[in-house]
Amino acid sequence: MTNDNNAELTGFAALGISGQLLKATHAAGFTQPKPIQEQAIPAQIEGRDILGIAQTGSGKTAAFALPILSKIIGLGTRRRPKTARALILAPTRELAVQIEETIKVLAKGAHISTALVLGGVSRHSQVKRIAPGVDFLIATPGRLTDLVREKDLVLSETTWLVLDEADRMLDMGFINDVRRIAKATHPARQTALFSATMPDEIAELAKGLLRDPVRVEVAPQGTTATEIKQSVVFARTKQKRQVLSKMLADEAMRSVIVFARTKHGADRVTRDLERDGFEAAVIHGNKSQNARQKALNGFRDGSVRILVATDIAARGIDVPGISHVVNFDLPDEAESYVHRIGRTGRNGQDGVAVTLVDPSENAKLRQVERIIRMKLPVLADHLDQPDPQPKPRQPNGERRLEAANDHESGRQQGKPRNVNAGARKHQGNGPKGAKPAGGRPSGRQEWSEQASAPRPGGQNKPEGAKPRKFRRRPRKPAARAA
DNA sequence: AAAAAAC
Repeated sequence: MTNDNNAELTGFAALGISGQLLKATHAAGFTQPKPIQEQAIPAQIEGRDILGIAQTGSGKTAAFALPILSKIIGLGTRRRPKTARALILAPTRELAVQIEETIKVLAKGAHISTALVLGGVSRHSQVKRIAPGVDFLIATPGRLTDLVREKDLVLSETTWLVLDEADRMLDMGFINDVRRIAKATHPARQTALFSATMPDEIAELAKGLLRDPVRVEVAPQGTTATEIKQSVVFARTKQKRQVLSKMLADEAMRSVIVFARTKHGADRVTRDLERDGFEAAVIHGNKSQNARQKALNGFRDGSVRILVATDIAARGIDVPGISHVVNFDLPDEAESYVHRIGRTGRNGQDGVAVTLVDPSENAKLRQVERIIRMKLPVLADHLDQPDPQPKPRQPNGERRLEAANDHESGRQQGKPRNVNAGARKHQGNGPKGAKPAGGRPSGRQEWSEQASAPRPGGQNKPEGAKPRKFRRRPRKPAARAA
């Protein structure tokens, strides 16, 4: 109702943000609300639940943080020990760190406490931090579950719950943890769920957790930003290193993420790049949290131009100004391609995505092309070259990466020979992606959820817990199916 | 088979 009198208000003020919070929002460079913010902020201020379909970079964090902040700011600093007023759940540690940073910036000048709860770093300091109670808790599911089970954290007072990148939490097998966590929060909570895609499991989860949600959708799934110029380069695995180094010699590649399929592969690419005289940082799940953060910081502040990463960075990592994404390998999940290249071309800036494709990856390439509903133009084809030829002939050599299209015009829909060859080769393959049938990850141990119903068995649950509801596991009748 | 995430 206040807005009726404020028709002249614009920007975030018109969405219901005011006072110090509005000031900090502006100071942080948020002046023009993004579509998702325009839709989600007023609804949440009214108390509505949100079902958001949006990628990172769409402005999600401010979309859920601002309305919660605007309410928490009025609540004063009296908090129950070991509780959190708002809980933000994220799939990866990096994303959690990022979210906390954004919230801190937005909350600047207000007396808002935040805490980060994630694995890989000292548990004790986190326990100490939440001991007096906090306003915002940003967490990954593993450590959060740990703290709740050990009663270092109590969620019953949590009246705001945000699930970020819910589809990814599903992929990572967190869905049951998420359910359990949600169940432990205040029953009258306000909930927002964000997901880049909406598979059935997520729709079902949303149905269980959200009450009459406002549906907010910003970019149709499966589409890639038009500002990203995509292309492929055919090169055999052995040639890729050299091809990559040649590419990186182009100084138009100011800020580059190179994606590898495996952790080992990421390390190898990094080593090769360094051997070729490039400075590169690497990030993957086998690195310590410290090393991961350092790599990311160096890349973000521009001191390192090249970041080599596994799919840990495919989603969620929000580094502005990334000029190029190079897929050294195609991802196993075709969907991942969309997320990877989405690291560039943000905020209306141009981006370039180049994918190196070995003939053995042709099947994956076709999957990707199906998902993005376009055929990727071929920027270069090194497959004709005999294997170990260090100096590739280069008629007009280094063509700008931006000139992604001319090669294609030569081929038009003439299907590059090599693609066909590969396609044939892969045709005989069995039903790919055959999922493990029964699929239910079988709920893990429950924490103290049963606390109200004292377990007759006494202490914990060693092997003795017979009534394991989900424990059937009727050994496969036909084990030969393998 | 890979990646992420709790010790």
